[in-house]
Amino acid sequence: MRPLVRTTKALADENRIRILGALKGRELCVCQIISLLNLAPSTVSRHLSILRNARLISSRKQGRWMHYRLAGRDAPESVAAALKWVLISFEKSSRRVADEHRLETILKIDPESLCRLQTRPEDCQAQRRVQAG
Amino acid sequence: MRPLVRTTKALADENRIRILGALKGRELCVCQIISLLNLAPSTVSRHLSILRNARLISSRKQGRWMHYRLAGRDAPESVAAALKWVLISFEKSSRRVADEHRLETILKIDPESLCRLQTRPEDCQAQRRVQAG
DNA sequence: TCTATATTTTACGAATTAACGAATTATTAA
DNA sequence: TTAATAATTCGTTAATTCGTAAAATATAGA
Repeated sequence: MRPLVRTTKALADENRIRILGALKGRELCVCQIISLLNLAPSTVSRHLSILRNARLISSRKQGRWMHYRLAGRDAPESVAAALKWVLISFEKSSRRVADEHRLETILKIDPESLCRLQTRPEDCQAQRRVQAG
Repeated sequence: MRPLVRTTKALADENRIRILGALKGRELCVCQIISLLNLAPSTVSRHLSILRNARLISSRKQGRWMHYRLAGRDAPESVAAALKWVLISFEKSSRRVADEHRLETILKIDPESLCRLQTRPEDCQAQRRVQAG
């Protein structure tokens, strides 16, 4: 696929835009993003790979955890410009504000117990409590 | 659909990006865009409605002809910024260069005979000649 | 009016995409 | 080693999107 179209296709999904918004100014591990979007881990992983393929984000592996962050100097000029545009445009939307609010809660939980919430069915109530904010 | 996602989805197709590139600095009627993309009129019309819906382009009806142009002051700030970004990013691609070259040929033909090329089967040879050059 | 024509809308098949669960991989801890 | 676990890949399904042809709409000219 042509690079420009790869960029626009990567941006053409609300959940992927939400991921970019959430990564603004910080790194997040996959389980934190899963918690935010409330989607299956496999779905989130695919979104992340699409964003990384488009060079909008980059990743860092630390033990079992994978940390994602916005692309920096590594991004091509056109991609960096797209990122800048989308972050500014998304910043004031109600969705972005709600996500940021929820992230405050998520960031208070240590990642390890967050991950357990996602795999253990018996903790679903607790997870729902987290999701509610 | 949320406005930002409507914008990114509108941009997530190469043919629609080509339309935006072709409209840079000039108005075009639908038959000229059909000639450029070499797609069915109905397909081109749909692409145009998606772009207009996203407010990336606007239109002007003159008799039977519909003229499209890039959005100007009428576009929301975020849309104008997207347009600026995509035009700059697309400008130097080989696809854009080829399209511009072909547009030179298309613009030499008066729109009326261009439209006839699209509907009259007996003129297919002539059309192919146009497409090749 | 009637006909021709530029464009749009509608209907539908083919291709793509987003979602999930199951299986797999890579790493840590027992 | 073996088990546990964070993340990814794979296979499937449902929804969306792109393309076309055919029908509808709107306008110009006879």
